[in-house]
Amino acid sequence: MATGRTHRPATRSRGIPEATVARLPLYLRALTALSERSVPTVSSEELAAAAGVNSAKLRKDFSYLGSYGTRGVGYDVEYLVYQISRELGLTQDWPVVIVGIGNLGAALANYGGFASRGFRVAALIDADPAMTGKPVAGIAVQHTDELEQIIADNGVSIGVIATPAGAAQQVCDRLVAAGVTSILNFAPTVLSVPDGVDVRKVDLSIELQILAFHEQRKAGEETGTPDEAASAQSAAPADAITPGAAAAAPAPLAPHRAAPGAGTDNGRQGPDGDVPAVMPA
Amino acid sequence: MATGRTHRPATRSRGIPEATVARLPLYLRALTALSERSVPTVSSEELAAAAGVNSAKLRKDFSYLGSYGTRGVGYDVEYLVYQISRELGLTQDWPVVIVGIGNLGAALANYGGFASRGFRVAALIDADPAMTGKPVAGIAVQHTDELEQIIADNGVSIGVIATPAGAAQQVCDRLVAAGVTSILNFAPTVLSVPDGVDVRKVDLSIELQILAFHEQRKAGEETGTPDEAASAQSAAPADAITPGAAAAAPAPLAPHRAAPGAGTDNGRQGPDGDVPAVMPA
DNA sequence: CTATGTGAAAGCATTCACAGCG
DNA sequence: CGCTGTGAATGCTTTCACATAG
Repeated sequence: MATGRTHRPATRSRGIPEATVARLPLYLRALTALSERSVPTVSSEELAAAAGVNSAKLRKDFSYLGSYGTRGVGYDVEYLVYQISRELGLTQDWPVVIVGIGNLGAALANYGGFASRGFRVAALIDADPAMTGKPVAGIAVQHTDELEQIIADNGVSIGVIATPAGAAQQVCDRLVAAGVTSILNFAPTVLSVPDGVDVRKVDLSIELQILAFHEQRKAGEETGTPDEAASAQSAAPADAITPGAAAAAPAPLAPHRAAPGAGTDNGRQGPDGDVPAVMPA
Repeated sequence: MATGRTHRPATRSRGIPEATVARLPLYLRALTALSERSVPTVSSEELAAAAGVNSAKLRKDFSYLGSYGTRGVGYDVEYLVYQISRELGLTQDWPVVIVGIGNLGAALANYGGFASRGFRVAALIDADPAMTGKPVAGIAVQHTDELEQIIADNGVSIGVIATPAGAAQQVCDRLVAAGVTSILNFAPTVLSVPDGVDVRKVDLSIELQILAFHEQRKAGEETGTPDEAASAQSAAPADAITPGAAAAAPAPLAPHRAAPGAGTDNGRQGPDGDVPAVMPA
């Protein structure tokens, strides 16, 4: 784990702000669609609408790439597709490995959008010997023992981790040791990686929780209390997910502000169970 | 589509900054792990490390929730778990529907972390009649025709879209019309929703593209040119993914700055193929 | 006269650093 | 005396609004 740095790409990225980089794929997608419909040019306004951002932002983003538009006209679709692709490094082929061929890993392997943008699934790797040799998405699954060899043979620098949480760090360490420098992590764990390695994570559960937060606020406003709402609208049947461990509403260490709002809801809290899809075992 | 507002939650969220909200699930996960190990208290430093953020950020985040810590000691794990759960609205049960039971949809249905945090899969919906009645993750798939009824019967306010891109907007419109106000979108499309509806998206391809961008930069630095790099290191065999449409390096509309760096790489560009996993058809 | 490109202003988020509570 | 909670400083991102190229 060395310096123990975690997450977030190296931040500064040669001029182009991170926020802009994150939107380039969006623009590219919109442009690709236009390209397919043989639309020759777009205005910042139109393209922005198609990408779901506002035009000022889009123009500012593009300004970091250079002056690729034509005043009074707009942007040349084909040319922009090319420029953004190049900027993103999609004009080259990126072999990736997927580690952990459970439900999710298999879905990822089958995912069309993967291959369509310069990413090639070079190998599928799983720790379960029973999986070895089985074809998934037309590729034979290989055993974890081969990991280092596969990385080296294929010049893989991007790895996708779709293992259970418990195995993720270990897999990550091996990937990194074998030369992988970018990791897309689907396991619900924080990965420690040395400097120079980028990790991006995708966590379904987190996304849902963020939605739930806003959803709760909506419900709260609706019910009246337009402010410190939190009025636990117990519309849904209060069947706790799992009656496990920690009982309801634990008492604070010190008598801080007592839990506001309509108190005693059920202190839901299940055993972590954090595992992306089915386990490879 | 009404006002045609798109993406990003309603922004302002009653005091708590959006960035903080997005980190609460992370803290919760770390805390839950501690709770399972029966750790009674944590310092901001320890918890921050476990969640992969720095301690100052964590303390600032928690300060928005209230003063839940004890100076000189730290935070009470159980109490914090409860407070954050409540803040996120996880003390109640959230029924969700998953629309589009292809590869990805099925993986999502099987995803353990789903149910473990207050989210209950109320129904699986697919447009393919051949899927109807089939059990996936122990739940019988229902046909799209039933969508409105299912939403109403179960009081669903959160929907997950895992259909092909082409069907996503239509499904989204139906979900919204039926009363869904939060959507987690896995289809690679920008969804238009009326105000008051939150959309969060998860796009594998986008994440990989962001990684590729940074990866390319790394490769560039390595090879010398520490600045406007873009020196297309053609290590991998230049087998274009799909030799489709648009030829190589289209010419700019006007003679702007000619494409810098080692010019003529292959103008990769396949038929969109944007489909998350297998299609329900 | 239209739509880009961009300084300058405003708004958020992160980090610093330290006062002050237990 | 350690560790939280938080103003103040810094840095990023978004938005505004307009000069300017075509």
